Amino acid sequence: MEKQQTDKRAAIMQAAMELIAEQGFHGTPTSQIAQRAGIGVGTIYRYFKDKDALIEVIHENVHGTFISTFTESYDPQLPVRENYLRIFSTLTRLFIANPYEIKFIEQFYNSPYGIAKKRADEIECDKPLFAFFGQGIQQQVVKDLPFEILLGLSLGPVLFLVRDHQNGFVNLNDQLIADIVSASWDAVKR
Amino acid sequence: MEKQQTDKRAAIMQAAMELIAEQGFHGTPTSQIAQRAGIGVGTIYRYFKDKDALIEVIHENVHGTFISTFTESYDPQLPVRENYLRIFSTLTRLFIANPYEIKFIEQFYNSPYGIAKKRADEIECDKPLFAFFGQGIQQQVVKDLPFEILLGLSLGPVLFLVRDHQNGFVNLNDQLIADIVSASWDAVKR
DNA sequence: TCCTTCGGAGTGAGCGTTCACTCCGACATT
DNA sequence: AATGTCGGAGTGAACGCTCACTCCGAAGGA
Repeated sequence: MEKQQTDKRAAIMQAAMELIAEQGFHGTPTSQIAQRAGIGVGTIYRYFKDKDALIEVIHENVHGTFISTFTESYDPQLPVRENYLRIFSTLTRLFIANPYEIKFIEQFYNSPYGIAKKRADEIECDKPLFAFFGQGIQQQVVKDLPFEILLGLSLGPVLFLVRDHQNGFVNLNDQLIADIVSASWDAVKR
Repeated sequence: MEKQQTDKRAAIMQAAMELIAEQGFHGTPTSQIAQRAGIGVGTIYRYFKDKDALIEVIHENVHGTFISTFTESYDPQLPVRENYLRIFSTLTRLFIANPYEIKFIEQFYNSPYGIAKKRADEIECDKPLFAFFGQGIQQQVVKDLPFEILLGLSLGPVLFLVRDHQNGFVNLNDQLIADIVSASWDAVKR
């Protein structure tokens, strides 16, 4: 039925996302995806044109979730510093709470056909952040550096440390997250 | 002669490194490596047991180069801040000057069998940095945060922005590199 | 009975790896 | 100097295997 269809579709997407996050795109055969999703190999092709289309849809799904959660955490009314701490703490917790999703995205952007998408995606992500950092520069509370550099200074440590967290090198609790975001604010602030 | 042998070996390694950096490990068949190196497929197996061994040797080679260049840039005599600026500027320029090498390393660590190596490698890398940051904390010029966090705050932006540079999102000249390292010092310093 | 959905054996393409062979410079013999 | 012999680097067609993808019979609700 209708319900069944979406169930299987969702099961395929979930299984594929988890396996690709763990083993990479080329490391996960369709047979394995089918097995974890509890369906037959052929069923994958009832819902997705091919493997590329499957991971494309997964990517858009994950990407959409991240974007919306991010934009929700931005409040133009707040002072720049408070906004910064809010945005990047939320983002860090979001990443940590969704290990499969973030690993999948990394795998996707590292694969050859993800690189083209990356530019478009980042530009889309950038819109709200652009406005945010622009506001900070205008108010002279943020260093007058190119927007991409500010993004690197703020997002770079977060991504690096979330990856370390997921590999078991560190254990990021709320206190440490606050410390990290506060420290990276020192890098960005004037 | 002797010379010829090492030439071919080096040609195979160089070709494999470039192609894997561009297309990933699973995306580059041995036939393609042989073609770019200007040799026959079978010749690869005269110099390397199998494809995995080839990757392993390339990794050790690249890793060794990076490590030695890094340790050379560290001078325990200098004040902490000057050392920091020196180390991370040198590192950034090293990464930018060796785009294939850094992309290869990224591909390697993202592949399933690179993850095990990663921990050992990072611990090795960490030795001199551990001493360095420890010194900074002791002198109360660096924030009293876990070593891994300090590493993320300093190396995170560099890696993020070098990747952006190589993807054409930004153009890192010497001035910008100095700005980035100086800003990330603000994150790390007390 | 008909029709939609499903599944997994089957298919061909492409992969890493092998191995029987070629080729050529070095050396020994005359 | 000329000729014969040899060793080992170099080669690529062929092999076995795994993969993404197909296709047709089974299952079951209407």
